[in-house]
Amino acid sequence: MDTLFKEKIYKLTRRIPKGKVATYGQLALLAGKPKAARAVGGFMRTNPDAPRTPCHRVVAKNGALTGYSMKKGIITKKQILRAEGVPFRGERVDIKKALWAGVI
DNA sequence: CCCGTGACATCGG
DNA sequence: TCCGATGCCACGG
Repeated sequence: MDTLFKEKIYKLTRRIPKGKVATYGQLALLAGKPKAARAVGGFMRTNPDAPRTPCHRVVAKNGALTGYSMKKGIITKKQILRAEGVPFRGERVDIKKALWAGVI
């Protein structure tokens, strides 16, 4: 069911270890819908699980920090990730090194 | 039930 | 590297 899909996304997001990040597409893939990356972003946006789900550890595949409440929130998101030890390359996350291994 | 929207991903220039 | 266009999906009104 799609509801399950949504729930998987939240669960996966919670499993992302500190200092690492996952991409929307990756979460969608792990949840069983490789092409639902867009929908994943939608879940974070409506995100009823705000405190439980570290959506700040979810970034675009190219490492760009998108969303997080508002455009202003991007700044906060960046600060948090940097504080967690996520390598940055300019305004984007060094996805190459910070990408979560996935299922452990 | 149909339509519009959006925190994505990918390709081409 | 940056910009624009296209495809995919689930949600809410």
